[in-house]
Amino acid sequence: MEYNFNEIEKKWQQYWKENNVYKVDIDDSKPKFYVLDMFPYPSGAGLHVGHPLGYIASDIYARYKRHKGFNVLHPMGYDAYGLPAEQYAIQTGQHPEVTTNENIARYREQLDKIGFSFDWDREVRTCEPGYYKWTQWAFLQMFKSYYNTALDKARPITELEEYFKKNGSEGCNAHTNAKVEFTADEWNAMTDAEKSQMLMNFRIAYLGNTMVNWCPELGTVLANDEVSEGLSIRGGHPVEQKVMRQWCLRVSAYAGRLLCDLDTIEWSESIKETQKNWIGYSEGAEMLFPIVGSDEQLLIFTTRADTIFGVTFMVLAPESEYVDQVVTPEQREAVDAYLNEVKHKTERERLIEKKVSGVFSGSYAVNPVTGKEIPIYISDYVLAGYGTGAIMAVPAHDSRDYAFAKHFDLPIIPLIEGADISEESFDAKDGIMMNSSNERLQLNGLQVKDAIAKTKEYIEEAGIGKVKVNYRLRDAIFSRQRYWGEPFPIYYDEDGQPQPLDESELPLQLPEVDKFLPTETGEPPLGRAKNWVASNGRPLELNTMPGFAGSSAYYLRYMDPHNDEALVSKKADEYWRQVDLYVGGTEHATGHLIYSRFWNKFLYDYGYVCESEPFLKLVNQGMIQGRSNFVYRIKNTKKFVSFNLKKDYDVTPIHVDIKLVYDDVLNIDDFKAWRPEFADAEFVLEDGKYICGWAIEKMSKSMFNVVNPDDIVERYGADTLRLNEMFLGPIEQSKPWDIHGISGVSKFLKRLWGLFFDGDTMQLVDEKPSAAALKSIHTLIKKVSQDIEVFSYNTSVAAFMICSNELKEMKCKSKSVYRDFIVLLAPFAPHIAEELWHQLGEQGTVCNAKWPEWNEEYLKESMVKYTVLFNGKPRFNIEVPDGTPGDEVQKIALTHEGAARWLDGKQPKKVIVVPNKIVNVVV
RNA sequence: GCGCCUGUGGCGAAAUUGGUAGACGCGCUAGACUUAGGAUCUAGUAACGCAAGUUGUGUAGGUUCGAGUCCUAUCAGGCGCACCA
Repeated sequence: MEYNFNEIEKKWQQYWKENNVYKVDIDDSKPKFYVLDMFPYPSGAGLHVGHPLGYIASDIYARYKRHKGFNVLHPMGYDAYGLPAEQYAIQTGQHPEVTTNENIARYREQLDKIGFSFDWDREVRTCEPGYYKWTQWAFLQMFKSYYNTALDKARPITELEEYFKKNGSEGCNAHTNAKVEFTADEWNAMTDAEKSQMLMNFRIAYLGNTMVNWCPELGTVLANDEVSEGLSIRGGHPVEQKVMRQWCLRVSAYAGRLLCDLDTIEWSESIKETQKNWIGYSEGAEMLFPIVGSDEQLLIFTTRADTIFGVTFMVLAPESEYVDQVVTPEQREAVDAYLNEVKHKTERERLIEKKVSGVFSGSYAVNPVTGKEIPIYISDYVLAGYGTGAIMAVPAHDSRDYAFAKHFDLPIIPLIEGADISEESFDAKDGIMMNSSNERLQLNGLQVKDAIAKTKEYIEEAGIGKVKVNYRLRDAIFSRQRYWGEPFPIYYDEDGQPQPLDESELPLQLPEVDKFLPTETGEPPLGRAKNWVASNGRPLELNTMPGFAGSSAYYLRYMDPHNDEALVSKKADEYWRQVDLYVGGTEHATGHLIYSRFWNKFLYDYGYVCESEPFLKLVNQGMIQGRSNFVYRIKNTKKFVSFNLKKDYDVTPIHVDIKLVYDDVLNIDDFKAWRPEFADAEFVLEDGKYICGWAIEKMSKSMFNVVNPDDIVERYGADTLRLNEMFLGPIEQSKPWDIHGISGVSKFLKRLWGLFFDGDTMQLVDEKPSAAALKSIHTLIKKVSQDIEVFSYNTSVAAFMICSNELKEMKCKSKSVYRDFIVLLAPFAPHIAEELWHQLGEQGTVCNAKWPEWNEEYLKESMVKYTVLFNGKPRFNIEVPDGTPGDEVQKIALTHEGAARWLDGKQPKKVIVVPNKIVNVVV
């Protein structure tokens, strides 16, 4: 019988579907396990062979856990809102919903061919009202909450209103970026609109005037993680800094917890490190510097409190609120000119120029420790958004201050012994302090570390500042001027204040529009919708939510996807709790993986979920790159020259579709037929062949290097595809797709099939396996069981090959051995395993078969290694047959050629043979 | 600049965590069988050498009876953050 994978795979995929083999429900009799993939954005290009890499890895783990008796939740869905569908809609007029659904159908078809064990009854799509109702619901909860820094959790905003009524802002523990102070009387005297505006400073979801990343090309604002080096991640368009009134999420309130809780989860060090960098913890002090001739004081943040004696000037960010207070009339003109200049530079221009610029404000501040008066400058090297937007400048020990001081010819006072500051500043936090003592504070002679601690202590005592932690993490900008996203459940009242819709009005459905472009007056596309008003007739918000909104809690929805009453029921949440294993790429490190953690923590604060972290273990699969092929056209001709001859010509490399190439040899006829302009191409061949060049590049349509998994499944079968993807190398590593290796995997499955059949008849029998066969299969059981736990799938595949070769060699015909083999193989290659399982006469599905346990007895080596120690020090090793009695081992050890050297002619006083393979000789 | 990760045959990679480096697969070489192929099977394949042998895990040191593995320095590549005080 032939191994007809196409037939077998179709047959069993059908069987699994009809028998709901992968359907899962709450079952208190079994331990649960939740295995999740990052759900895909269904793009028009379909899946390529890179996409399933992570899905296969997680599917193996999910199947393995089922064999081990766990109740496994393994769902899949679609992150359906996104820019590409909308861009396509703008170009074609096609509704994004239509293209999205078409793409989803295509994805589903492709996924189904690979034989995943998803429970499709739990599928979610972020663009469906039944799903986004809960995205909107969560937003409403955030709108109605503030962050209590004393309790360190979210609380209802009504509690804060009560507090303001009684106490004003004095002593309130609400997280805010605004500097607002008011008394209870002042609060009570406010109008509703004023109160509403004031509360915006505290809500977790708030409408705020913030500096945003505005992308004119895309016509929308972008979050920080959607921008890199002044360009949008998607499309690479320039991004400007601009103050706009936008919805934001107070992610920064959770910075401390997002950082600390990284220690409680099992993620790779590198991705934890990325998040740590992104959150950007820094411990320092805030200090007050009085302004000469004013009651105002400058509040600055520093991590180098120890350098207080070296402060020779102060610097304010151009956007700082202090600017107006410190500018003197004489300097007004110069300052305004500078501010204007800065305003017209984009972030990118500022970064590229790296030119020292700034202006003197005319005012002076007083160093609170030395009492010296120092000038206050304004410069764009100080950022408004970090710390307090004002710094104390210590040119001797900060390179930026140093450059500024040199440029404006300001004094530089060295504070660390032996530091050479003639050419550059000494930034290291290391050395002995000097020039740093007076009657108030004595730091001379201290190590920097101790000086920092002592200064902090002093400034708290003296009441000139306090110890403070700062984070780099900013609030997330949460609105987009786009159509294809979740509408905000917000309307605007008579005063123009945003108000929440009642929860009973959810979901607020995305309205129809005639075009997917902004309105003529520049409003977002929802401005085109007719009757876009709340049930009370008031106008609704025109922005929509960003892409990460829908993906922030989808893992919770899978637990209870059809629930109309709640995001997830208490029962489902308490059973499934959190994702035990999450598999996906690293590209979401500072986006989705931060937002989800934030979102989950917010829900946790209110007890909507019972775990404070959403993803317990995270595995990042690498990217699969494409291998592109090139032909080389001789410039200004229709001639193409073969790879190894191209050095003799002036050539242009051109991407050629990899479908026209086999083993880097071009199929010339196919090439001519590929494009009309190549129809009359001529070729300079080598050895009668045209050899193409190649390069490893990202897999993409434009490079003609996309490999479609459907083609691989068609030609080699899904099981071979699965095994090959796992065999390519470690799952975390990025690697090029390599079709060459697939023949090895393909051969393995064919040979395995061959072991079962002699012609058309099953040749396996019920017989007692030999010791060698037992050893072989139990080695495999142990290896595969251990490998799966640590995601070392590539070595598992190797182990399967070794074992099958051994069984073949020893002509093992025992059914029981092969039965175990098949169960082990089932997570990796489920179709062939299922077929062979039935061929063996087993009942049910192999997916539910019990995972075999290995027996150490069968694994015993024929030779055992002993380490021989002399007086406790290991000296050499000996090998003896397994089961050799102790005194025999001792004799062999002492007659070993190495023994004489350590015995040095003496007789051993005592020899101890330890069962854990150590021989200790006491001389 | 700060932080993290990775360096092993022609290639993808293994290495029981300090104990025979290169498992397994690709490729290559030779042979067998053939319906002559991009099929299947058998043997070989780190380098140098006819051999015994010698040298080999980016480079240079160190610890150890023993180092791909641990320590120090250095080089190369990848990733993250970056005028963050």
